[in-house]
Amino acid sequence: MARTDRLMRLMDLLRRLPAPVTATRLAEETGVSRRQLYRDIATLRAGGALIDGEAGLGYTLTEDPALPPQSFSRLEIEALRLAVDALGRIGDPDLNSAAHDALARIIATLPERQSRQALHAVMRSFDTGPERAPPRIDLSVIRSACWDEMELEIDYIDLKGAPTRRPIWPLGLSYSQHTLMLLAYCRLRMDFRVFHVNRIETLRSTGNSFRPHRVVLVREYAATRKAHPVRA
Amino acid sequence: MARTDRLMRLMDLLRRLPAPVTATRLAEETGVSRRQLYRDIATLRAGGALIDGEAGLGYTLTEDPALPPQSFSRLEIEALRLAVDALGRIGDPDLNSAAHDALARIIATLPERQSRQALHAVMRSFDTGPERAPPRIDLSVIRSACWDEMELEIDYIDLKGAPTRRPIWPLGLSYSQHTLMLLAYCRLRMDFRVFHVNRIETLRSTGNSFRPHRVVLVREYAATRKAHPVRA
DNA sequence: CCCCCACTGACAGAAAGAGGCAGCATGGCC
DNA sequence: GGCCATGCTGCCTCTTTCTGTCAGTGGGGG
Repeated sequence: MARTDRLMRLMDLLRRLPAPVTATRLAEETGVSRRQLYRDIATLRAGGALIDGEAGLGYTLTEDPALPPQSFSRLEIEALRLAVDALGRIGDPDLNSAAHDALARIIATLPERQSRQALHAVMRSFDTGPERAPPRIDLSVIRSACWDEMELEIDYIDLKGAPTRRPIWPLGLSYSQHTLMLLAYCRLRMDFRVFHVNRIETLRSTGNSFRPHRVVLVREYAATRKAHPVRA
Repeated sequence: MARTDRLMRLMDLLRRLPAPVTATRLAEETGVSRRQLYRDIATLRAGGALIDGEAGLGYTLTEDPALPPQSFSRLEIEALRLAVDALGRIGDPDLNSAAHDALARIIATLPERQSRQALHAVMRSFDTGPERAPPRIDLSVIRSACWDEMELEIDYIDLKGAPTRRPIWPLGLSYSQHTLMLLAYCRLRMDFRVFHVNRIETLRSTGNSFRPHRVVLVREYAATRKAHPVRA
């Protein structure tokens, strides 16, 4: 990795030395011929660095002022934008606004140049399908239970219309375009079940943690549903 | 910089794919022989990456905690995850892998506790609708033209089946679940048009920039399509 | 025991890197 | 205008590195 290393040092030199710096000087510092230095500069430019070279003067690096905590490619930015857009069709309002907030924060940390590029993305997805009825119960309770690995007790109307009360270990919400479902381990049936959220009448936390069982739960679920692998 | 680039992709893959990942898989993904993959892993390790390799299982990446922290709420992380998932149903492969890479990088920079929480999100969206046929032409050319505000010349089969050749100013791709469309200003018709990407026979850049006209273009488009406002 | 897999060494061909030289274009200075 | 310093490019060569193939070792799990 001698080359990559040298390129790093070259960037450091451009930052450290007072601009403009001549190619000769940089070539000496990096221990390379002038010809090669021109090639290295070209490489850095290809990588996105803004290096201004002026005949008779030297090189000037214009650094991105708020250097990004993480850099994303243009394609990645557009992909995230579109993804958040697509989410709008299946997510609930909480989720949607969270996604937009997060994306806005990501874009805000980008350097000005990339930020402008993000604005250029005019693309969006249409397909405003049928609106899904908003869930009657508070999704945030379910989410918290999933995150904190806490047992829930629910009153549920099963597909036959019969009401049951059962303790469950919630694993995660499953969003589909038409129904919102809760994947959980049902302690009443001693097996994995998928509950329609809209059929949950009431729910409350029992205060019991199922953390010790979670790992084996996920593993079992993955084993039984290899066709639908659990994203880890 | 093919090598450095490949190493970057390798890191992304290690972040994105569920651990442990076998060398064979990584070799395929990076388009390199197994022997070379072992060498690449060695390079990353020499560079400080913590990659655990276990015989019979595969590789597991344990992220470097010395990364700039950028905090997101739990809900935001889940929202982004789901958004990227939802994108899988409408985006093309390039876009999808970009979204996954970006998300993996975001999660990688989270503090360990949040990172674990992100893994807890088992939720995903189903609704595997009908697969859209992959576009015959290279989308990256279109994307580049949109970003760089460069004119394109396309051979297009219009809805009546008549072939036309026209110069256009591409504004952005529009993803919908069933068709992929290109929004552009058509210089032949002197108006905005939405082209079905699958009806574009050939395309090439004319080398002309339409940057000076872009701002007014977007403004006009917004004015004429108030019902479908252009995301700025 | 077997299979899968991480890992290492050796070797040869392929690819990239790097230096040297010549030449062009541009901006500043006398 | 003449001169010089400097950025930039093309071409040729040599060297270095990279990479695939082949072979072999050892660990883990069924």
